[in-house]
Amino acid sequence: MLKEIKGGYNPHNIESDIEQFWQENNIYNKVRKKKTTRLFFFVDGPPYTTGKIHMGTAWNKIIKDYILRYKTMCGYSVMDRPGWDMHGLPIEVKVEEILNFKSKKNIEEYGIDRFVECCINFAIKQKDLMTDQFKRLGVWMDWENPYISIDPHYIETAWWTLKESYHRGILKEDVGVINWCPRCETAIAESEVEYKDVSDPSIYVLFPIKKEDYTSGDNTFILIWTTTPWTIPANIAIAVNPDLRYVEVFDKDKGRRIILAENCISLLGSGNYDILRSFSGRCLEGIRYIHPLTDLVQKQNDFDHKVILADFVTDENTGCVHIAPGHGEEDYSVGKKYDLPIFCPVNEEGIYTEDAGKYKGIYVKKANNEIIEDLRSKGLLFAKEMINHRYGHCWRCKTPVIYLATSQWYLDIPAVKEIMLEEIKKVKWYPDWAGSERFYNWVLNAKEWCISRQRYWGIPIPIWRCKCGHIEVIGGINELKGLINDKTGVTNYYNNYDDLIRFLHRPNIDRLKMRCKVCGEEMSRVKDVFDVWFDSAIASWATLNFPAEKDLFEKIWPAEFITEGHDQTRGWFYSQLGASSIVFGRSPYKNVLMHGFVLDVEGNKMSKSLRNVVYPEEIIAKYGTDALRFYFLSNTPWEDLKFSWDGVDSAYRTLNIIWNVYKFPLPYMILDNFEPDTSYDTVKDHLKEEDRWILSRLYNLIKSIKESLESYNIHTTVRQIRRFVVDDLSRWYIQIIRPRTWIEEENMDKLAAYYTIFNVLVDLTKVLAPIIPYLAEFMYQNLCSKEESVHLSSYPEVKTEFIDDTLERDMDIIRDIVESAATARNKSKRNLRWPVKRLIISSNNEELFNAVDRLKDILLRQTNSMDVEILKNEEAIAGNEIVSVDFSRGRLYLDLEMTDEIVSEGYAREIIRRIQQMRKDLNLNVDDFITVFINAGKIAELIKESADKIAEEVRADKILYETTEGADFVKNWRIQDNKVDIGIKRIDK
RNA sequence: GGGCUCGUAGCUUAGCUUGGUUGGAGCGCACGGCUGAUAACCGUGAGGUCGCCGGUUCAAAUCCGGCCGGGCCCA
Repeated sequence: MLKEIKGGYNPHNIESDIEQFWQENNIYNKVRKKKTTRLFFFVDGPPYTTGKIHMGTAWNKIIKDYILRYKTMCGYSVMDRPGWDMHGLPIEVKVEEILNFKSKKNIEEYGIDRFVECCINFAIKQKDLMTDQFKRLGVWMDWENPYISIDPHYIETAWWTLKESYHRGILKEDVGVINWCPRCETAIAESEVEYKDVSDPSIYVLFPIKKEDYTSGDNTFILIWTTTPWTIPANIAIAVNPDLRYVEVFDKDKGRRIILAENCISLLGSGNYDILRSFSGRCLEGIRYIHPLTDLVQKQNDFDHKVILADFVTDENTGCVHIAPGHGEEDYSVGKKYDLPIFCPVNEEGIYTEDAGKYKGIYVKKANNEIIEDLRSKGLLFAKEMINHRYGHCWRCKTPVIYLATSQWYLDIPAVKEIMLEEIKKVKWYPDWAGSERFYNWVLNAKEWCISRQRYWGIPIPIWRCKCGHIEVIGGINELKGLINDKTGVTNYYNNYDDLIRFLHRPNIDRLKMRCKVCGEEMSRVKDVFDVWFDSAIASWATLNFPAEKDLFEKIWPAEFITEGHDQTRGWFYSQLGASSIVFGRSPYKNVLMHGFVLDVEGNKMSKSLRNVVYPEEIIAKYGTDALRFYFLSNTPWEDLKFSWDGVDSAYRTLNIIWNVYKFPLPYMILDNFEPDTSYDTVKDHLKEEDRWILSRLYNLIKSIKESLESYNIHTTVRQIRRFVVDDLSRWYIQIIRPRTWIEEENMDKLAAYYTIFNVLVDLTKVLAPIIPYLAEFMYQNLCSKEESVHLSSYPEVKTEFIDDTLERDMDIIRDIVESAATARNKSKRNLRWPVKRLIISSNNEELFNAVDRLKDILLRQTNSMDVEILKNEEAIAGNEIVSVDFSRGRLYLDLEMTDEIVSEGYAREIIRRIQQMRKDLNLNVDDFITVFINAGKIAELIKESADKIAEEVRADKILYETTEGADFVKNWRIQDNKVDIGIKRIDK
């Protein structure tokens, strides 16, 4: 049963009522239980459990929700399991802050078990907080059953994946140079490095050449430049570019020769120099030199030092680059090429070891000055200044990172790179350049993936190692149970989920030992945990609980669809593809929508320091969830969204128009007991052209939405709906059918209008349902009882038999004419209430003739003209009573001549309008009857001519003249310079 | 510094692939009108160096090159 709706659009009431309705009636579960055979395998990119969602995560989940709700309505069984990324350094650092810890030692003293317990509880709490925030966005996912990276089965999947990688020869242990945080004492990923401007020494150092290697003889130096003096104790080589020009200059004042790049001579300043000769860098290869600190770092005596060639060297500074393979990425790789020793006299806390000789025990960054002074005292410091440059810091604790050579576990991504590149081409990317350009270029440069971290809160790397060098990679819990020495504790843990989580984390897992198959000695687990990127990399098969359960995986993997922000190119898109290429040899996803970032109104990133951060809940508090969703979804997904309050406000106003469009027909349909089940056959012969037109528009809209969503053009769907509602429904169709809804008696014209608007509204709620689920549900609940919820209904079909493109074009022409007629009326100050005698169109456009012919009634009514004429030749007409205006298909004239009929009609309408206003002032119901009193003086006779019409329009049982005595409510009006008193009185029935 | 990308009225944008009538539209704004959806609706108007510079061309928002600014990622 339809209910009348009072008042304006109030999202807060609607949204809380609907939320309650969904809860009480268990709608989400009913939607998910719908029987269907078509599967849609979606994988949620797991957000990190920071505890607070932001605009980006909100947009992300709302995009997902639109697609998932849409696919559900299209008859798919949707995999909508959300995921959570719950391990890793960010949480460790948070917990360290809470516990007021300074370093790893505090954790060890506190007890790893207690620390990890804190991390578990913290992560779960954060996850729960964020779950509530996502629910408030109206996002329907399986919140009760998410995949979480701390889950024992999830961990098992990670283990299995590593073991597979090992068997395929992709897992490697290697000494490598990586970013290292000396405070967190762990390897950190490049993504965990935050670059900040800092001031560092910039020094030029003379490295003495061994004279037997260089014909110029004694007292010759190569000039190098560095901003990290602390790496000089680890120097092994000097790199020059083979193709650059270098020069040897003679410093006459000091009697020494200096070698540097030709383009860098200016740095020598205005001293007394002669250029002795010039040669290519290639000529320098192999020349040996003496390490400048040999006497202070005795270990350096064990190494040969020589000049090597490297393409990455540029002719900036000196063109000669100091190489310390233990302290730099490029240094390391060029060192490997030349088979240089990886000398790294620095420990995990960033302190020099025994090997650093004199500097032993000093924190590297603090040794800079001492080293500079030592160089100076040896006369090898050519120059020293300070420089501002960008330097990496640990994003969590802000400590400057250093490069360190350590032994780590790697996945050999270059070994599967060809597969990855081929697979990228098979995936459909939206937009295309996300895959073909950005991601492809990224993968092209992919390097080995360091997956080990020397921390506590993560999936333990399942590698056990023996002193003899043998290792075992464990692929699952049962396998582990079979191999460990002491099995007593395991069984207990195994029976309780919570216990099992703890059992599979540090430190419990570290206590498990096993017997070496090779030598019989005891094996221990390597202490490392996984890089968290590995956690999420396996999400698409871990969420299916593969390999423990194989059936579902074989049926639906890989994922049909994923969508994440463009930062995930090097993140989740990459980690997933890498891991999947290793173990399955193919991409884990088929369609990827890459979306943008939410920026501030100026297009700058939102950040606390800029104080431009807005949170989703602020918008919901002001405008409601639907407005936020409508706003987000109307932005081009792959472009950044510049957040503006005006934008949300305008989305809100659109929802208000939807509300009004929905509200408008209800009172009339209720009065007439309109039957929602009214069949098409009943009304089909009574549909008017405007009805056919709006139905054609509706089905064209639905058709276009479906096509757009095929390529994830979600913004165009929202914009098209907006245009349909505002332009077609609100401004045109409803304006046209208003008189039909006011007809008193039973009438097929009226029923046809009801039928049309009703069915348009019902289908509108369905296309709106995935976008603004609350308002759509509210509307649907009142309109339709076919399904318990709009979200249980099917997406509307495109009824192509209703699509009539010619009619739509004709209507466009009519709207064009009506608009021009309005302009002409405005020009001549002829109010729309007063008919015009003739509307004359001068045109030579064949389409226009047809349109006017077909839609003449609408044209006459909407322009309030008594007649329309068409002039096919270009003759112009003129006269006092004629007003004209040009429009796109010709020229339009209004014949303003007054006739008795027009005057009578005009006054009648003036009177009607005022009585309606008064009814409204009295707050009468639309169906209340009244008695009307009119004291109209000079124009009384004119009005009497239209008495019947007036009475009918305003629901008057009779009209009394001359006096307003006896009325409840009287107003004195002035109509075209005539005084008219009008009174009305409500009749009780 | 490199890769990718965005840059059209105050805001959101169409047009750009396949160059060619005065670059369209909606919102907002100003003024006027309407008033049985009224926080809706109609009309008029103001508002654009199509980021900047250069090139190709008879002709460039559109094609090409360079630069500036924003974003993501990398160095």
